[in-house]
Amino acid sequence: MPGVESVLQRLNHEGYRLTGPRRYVLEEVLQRTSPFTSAELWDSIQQSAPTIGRATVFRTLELLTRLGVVQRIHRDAEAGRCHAYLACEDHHHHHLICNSCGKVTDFHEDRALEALVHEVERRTAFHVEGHR
Amino acid sequence: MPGVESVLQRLNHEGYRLTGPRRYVLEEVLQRTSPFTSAELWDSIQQSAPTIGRATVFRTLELLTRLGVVQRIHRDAEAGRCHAYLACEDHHHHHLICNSCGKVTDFHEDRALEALVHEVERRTAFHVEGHR
DNA sequence: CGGTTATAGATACCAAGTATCAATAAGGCA
DNA sequence: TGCCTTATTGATACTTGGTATCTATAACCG
Repeated sequence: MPGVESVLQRLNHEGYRLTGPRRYVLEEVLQRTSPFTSAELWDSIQQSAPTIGRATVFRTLELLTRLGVVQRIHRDAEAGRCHAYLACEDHHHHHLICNSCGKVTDFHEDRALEALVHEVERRTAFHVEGHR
Repeated sequence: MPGVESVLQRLNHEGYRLTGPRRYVLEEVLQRTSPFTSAELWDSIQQSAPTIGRATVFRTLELLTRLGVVQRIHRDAEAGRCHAYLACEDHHHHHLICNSCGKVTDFHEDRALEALVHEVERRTAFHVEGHR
């Protein structure tokens, strides 16, 4: 997980302003080690920093997603509630998410996975750019 | 893709009533060979059978999902619009979905994938029940 | 320290999907 | 065949996740 400071530096470097709300949301996000919903994040921010607006939370979440600091994950849930967010590690890897408690474990790139990607490419007309 | 009749038989067998709207939505769904959104389905049903209500379309979609006749797939899209539905083949297999045109190709179970699942189970505390 | 301009908060909006409820129509049975 | 029960329907209101818009504010640059 990248530290708060390094992300702030990166934001600054890419021309984004380092504002209070941004810092605050970023800190909240980076503290979390398991997937969270926008509603959970918003609730806890509203309690600890009630002046920050809902739109700002979503905007920051989107910015951080674009930067790769968080990842949006999809899951089966009733109603629309299928999104969760997760603070990313620095390197490409895969998540295993427990069906019952939601706990996340990483699974790092390995031979079996590479073999699978090659197999897919060999047997279909697809070039695999990414996977989930 | 299971035929309309066989699904109807199954519905009947499981105690569901064979109603006009159900038949109609089912036919619409089974005609589609690539992923469609609820909005697309609803639009086309509304044009061809304007008396069928929106709720019924969603209810039928949910019923068919529970029965495994359609599958809900998740994809990255702006706004909430991340769901699509896809009529399922009868056997377990995997979908490759093209980033640019949305076309779907199947990838059948094979050694590389099995190896990956075993590798995951060997190297983590997880038992893999399913994957996407 | 002052001027630009990105960003903030408020608010209204939108789309996907669900809950509710009275009216209807399947299917079992006489 | 026709009636009765009850699942299902359509209409409508609501909820939730997320976005657009607009004015006020506050970063950053000179």
